[in-house]
Amino acid sequence: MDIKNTVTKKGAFSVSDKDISSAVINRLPRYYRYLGDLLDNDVVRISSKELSEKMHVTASQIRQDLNNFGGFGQQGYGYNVEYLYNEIAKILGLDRKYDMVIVGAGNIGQAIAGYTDFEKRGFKVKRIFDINPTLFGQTIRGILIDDVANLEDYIKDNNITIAALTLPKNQAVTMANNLVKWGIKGIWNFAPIDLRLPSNVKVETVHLSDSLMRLSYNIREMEEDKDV
Amino acid sequence: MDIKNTVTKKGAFSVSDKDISSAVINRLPRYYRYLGDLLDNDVVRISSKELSEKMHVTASQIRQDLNNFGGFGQQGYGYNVEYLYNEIAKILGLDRKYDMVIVGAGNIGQAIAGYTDFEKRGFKVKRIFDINPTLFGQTIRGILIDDVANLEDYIKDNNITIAALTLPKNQAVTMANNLVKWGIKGIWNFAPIDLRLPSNVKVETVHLSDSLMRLSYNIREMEEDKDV
DNA sequence: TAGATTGTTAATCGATTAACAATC
DNA sequence: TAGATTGTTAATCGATTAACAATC
Repeated sequence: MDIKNTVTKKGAFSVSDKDISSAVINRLPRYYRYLGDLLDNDVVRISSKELSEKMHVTASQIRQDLNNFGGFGQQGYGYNVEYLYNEIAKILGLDRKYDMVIVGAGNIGQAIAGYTDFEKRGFKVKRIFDINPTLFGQTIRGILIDDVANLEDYIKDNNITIAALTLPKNQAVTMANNLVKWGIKGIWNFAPIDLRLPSNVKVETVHLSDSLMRLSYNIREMEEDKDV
Repeated sequence: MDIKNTVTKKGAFSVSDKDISSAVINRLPRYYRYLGDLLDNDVVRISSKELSEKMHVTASQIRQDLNNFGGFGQQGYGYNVEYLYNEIAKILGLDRKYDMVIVGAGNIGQAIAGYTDFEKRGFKVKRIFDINPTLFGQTIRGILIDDVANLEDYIKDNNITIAALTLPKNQAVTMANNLVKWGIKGIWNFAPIDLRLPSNVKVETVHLSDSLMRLSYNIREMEEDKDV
């Protein structure tokens, strides 16, 4: 008897036993966004076909993507919007709360602190840290700006999971390594560098200037096509 | 041998006759960044092999990517760093200047205005527009905040190419359509929506909350793997 | 039941990697 | 010339799309 062939149906296994491609992960927040809008408009059910037309993707891709995580739909019916919305939230880890710090009270640091949207999704900024003494004691939306010398203790004492790293390039690498030592689990990096950290710390980088360069490329390309 | 003067056969330009895949375009700013660092360190030449080790990609991919745009290297030598850096700048459209406005003087709008890095790359913020009268006349880094009622005229009179759109979601779509009408060529969109605009206007969206959700996914996935 | 639509396998397409002849 | 490394073609791998049997 071939044992290998007797192991058939999935689902008994946890979601993360196989590696999901990053292309799929990158699309999840977008699904989540569209489902949230549908929910706001009191839409109860939707088929992959309808959703595909709204999102300008193929229905096939939607079904393939979702089936990486489980069978959330029903034949002949489609998907229950609220249920699917909540399932994707769980997949994305939005069913839990994250305590965050912001490291660097510059332009971007302050902008992130000022935002209320992230908090709605479970990402709560607890404190901002900087090296500039004139900022100490100031608050943004009630969030205190503190001396970066206190950062290590603060992370350890308050179970901080995520650090938004908004320091200049030349300070970012050293700080990132410290954050790892101090037990941070995820770094939301705004510095224009590629952080290489141990695999038990996750990095997500927002490359603003890369983004602007892509826009520039596309504008230039379009203009060249025009006058050729 | 002077590589700079060794002009290749095919390179005689018309970069945009074939469609370059967006995977390639997305990597260009990263190449540009690494080459800039090499240049700062006075590195004169580099082979695809060496660069691939620094960047943690394959040498093959680097050569394939670059050859979409022309033969910038030389057999037996590699690539001249400065030359390649400048060529990529041209491809990305960084050899020209863009005049920009920021629409929305909120957190992100002000943060972008405060940045000096973009200006170095040729993206100059000329003015910020908002609906809130208490802000009118204020400046950020010398950049005036003006009444959004003046935006149409300002764009038309000052040949503005790019608008950074930092309005809340519900105002962003209407404004985007207006920007198109007023002749904007590129929109750098920070609102969490998918703008669908005519093909003569390019959109580049920065989805901050999508980015944070990806971080959250990766943290959660890592923690699950650990305790299975 | 009949119709609709999923979950999933198979086919296609595109992107990445490997290999190597060309050539500096 | 001999060695190195590109530019480019061919092979592989992965992701997307198509098709359809299962089933609600």
